[in-house]
Amino acid sequence: MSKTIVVELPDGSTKELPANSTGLDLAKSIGPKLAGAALAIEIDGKLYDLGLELADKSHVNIVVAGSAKGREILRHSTAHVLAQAVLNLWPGSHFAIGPPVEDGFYYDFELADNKRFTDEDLLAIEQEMDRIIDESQSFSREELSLEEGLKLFEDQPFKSEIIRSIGDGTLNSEVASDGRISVYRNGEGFVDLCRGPHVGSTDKLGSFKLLRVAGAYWRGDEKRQQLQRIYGTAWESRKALDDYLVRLAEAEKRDHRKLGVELDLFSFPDEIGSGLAVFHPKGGLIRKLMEDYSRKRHEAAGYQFVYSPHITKANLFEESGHLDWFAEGMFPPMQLDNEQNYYLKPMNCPFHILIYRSRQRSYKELPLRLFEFGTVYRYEKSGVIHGLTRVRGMTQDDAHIFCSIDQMETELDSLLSFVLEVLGDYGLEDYFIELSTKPPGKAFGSDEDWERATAALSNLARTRSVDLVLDEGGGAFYGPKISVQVRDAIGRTWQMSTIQLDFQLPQRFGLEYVGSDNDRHRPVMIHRALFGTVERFFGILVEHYNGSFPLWLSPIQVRILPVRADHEDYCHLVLKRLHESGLRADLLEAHEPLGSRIRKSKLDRIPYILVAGDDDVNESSIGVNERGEGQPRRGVKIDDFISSILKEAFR
RNA sequence: GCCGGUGUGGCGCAGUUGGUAGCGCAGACGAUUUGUAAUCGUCAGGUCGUCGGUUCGAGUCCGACCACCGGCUCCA
Repeated sequence: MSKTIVVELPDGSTKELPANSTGLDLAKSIGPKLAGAALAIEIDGKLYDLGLELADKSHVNIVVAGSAKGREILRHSTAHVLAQAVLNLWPGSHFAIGPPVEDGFYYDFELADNKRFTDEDLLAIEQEMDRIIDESQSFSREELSLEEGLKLFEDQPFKSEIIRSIGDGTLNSEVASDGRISVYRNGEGFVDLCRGPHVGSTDKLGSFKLLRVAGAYWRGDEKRQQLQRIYGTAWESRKALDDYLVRLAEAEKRDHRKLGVELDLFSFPDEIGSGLAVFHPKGGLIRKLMEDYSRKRHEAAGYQFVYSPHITKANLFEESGHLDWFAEGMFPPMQLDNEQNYYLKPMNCPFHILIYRSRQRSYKELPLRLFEFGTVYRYEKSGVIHGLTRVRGMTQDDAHIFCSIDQMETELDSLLSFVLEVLGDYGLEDYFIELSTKPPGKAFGSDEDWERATAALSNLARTRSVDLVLDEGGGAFYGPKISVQVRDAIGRTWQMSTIQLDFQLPQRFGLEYVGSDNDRHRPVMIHRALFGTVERFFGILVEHYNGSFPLWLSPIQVRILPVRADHEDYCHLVLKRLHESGLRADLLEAHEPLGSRIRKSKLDRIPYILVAGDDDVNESSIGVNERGEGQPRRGVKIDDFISSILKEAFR
């Protein structure tokens, strides 16, 4: 056996090391700074502890603190310390799982004597975690057989269940293949079932914070018991942690529910009911502008506008399958004439289908694109309602396209272009596409149809060479879908537009068209929502823009402030000019000092604040304060100002 | 729906061991006439989420309900 090994690093360079060298040895041989930052190693895409002995000729990547993978490891190890602390403080408790998640980690517990965590407990737990971390405990890995594992965790029902599901193969795990499991120990007596890897020592941890307690069902199944979950966040340094906490606070400030009150856009009066919004004049104006623009774009893209009622007899939803597959999302029925059941509609598609079916259709009419701002009602569970993004009454910008199989691909392609272009008009240009496939047990139609539709959608996404993410089982009951997932101004992703391909409903409703061959054929249906729902899109836009709507969507585009009362006549003339140009403008009289009125207007996020004083009256000019600019521009001619913003002001 | 938390004038908050509600902003009125992020004064506004209970007495204690907030796919 040779006395040295050679490993290759990601940059292609090689390193010769004594035999039996570990990942940590490798890091040290490259530099002390790297050795300090190293948390784990990656070989062939798999992560291992730094203490692993390296094999000759392996390709090794050193995972450092601050990298995405490094943070995951850090968070995972912090989760272990959390469990250790909780078990110390509440002896006899059971612990379940504690994975890293985006920006943090959690751990699920069942406390002894059915106790619950309170917010105050978090402080005590943090202190215990600090104590553990200060002890520089090392994490050590151990491998066991399933039997040994079951023995070790015989007092831990959740751990035992996990081990058993590794054993019978229901839990997909690489480690299970060789029949052995791994555990990690640190401190006195704390041991956790874990795939790893972990940091070598708690020295690497410390920049963490526990954020909240929550209930969470064991294995996400609401039929199983609910556990107590603690969420936390952890970072490679105090500074990174603080930056994250600042980001959280920033996100909170632009919460659309808060801005909705401040800017007087909408509200949820108790008198109406949970999840049902009213739009106030300013919110209503923005919404109208969004809808008007949408109609304009749809008209240009060959859509035809239709309207349908909010309620319908049960028959329609029996025929569509909604009562079989979507009943729990629907409001309960009201019984009218002759015990007839009527339902509030949860979707618009059956109505558009009836419009299609209202007479015989020719191939010459296809693709037939029907569009409606259709208000639908869904009975969302009380606990999931959230501002405008999850409501019980919502208006979909819903389109249904009926086309032939041959037209399907072209139609999908131009549809996706259309969708992305309109999203871009709202500054939403950073996105990826998600493909949602057949929901197991919650769908009808043949597997062949599903596969054909899924393939068509995935081809479509692929031609765009954007990232495609798979959402297994996330489709609707009648077909698979692709959705455009948009990143907003502060990097959060939102599901926006959805495109669904449907072979099922045309079949159920017996839709046909007469082809050029004079035979009858079945059309394909494409369901599409661009905003998704107007309410939700509105809410997301408020947060995306942080309340500063672009000029064309601002309820008040320009405000004029006379410096003194004797400038008011002049300002009224300017106001008239602005109105004549079609701009939405108003005037704040000089009852208060200018500074105060400027401040108010800035808090209202008015795009242009105009100030007019003696100089301006003499020279037909104004002082222009543009939102987001530091210094005002003085002495701008009125005409120049108007013509400079006109293009941006309307869409 | 489930777990935890919260609920005081339009908004943001205070309210000590249960003794009968206060502040700031916004609002109305008056004064001030102001060149770039808060002029001054006066006034008005609340059956303390709802209902019930304990008590001589409840915003404060107990119960039920309602609403809101944070979670409930992330698989050792």
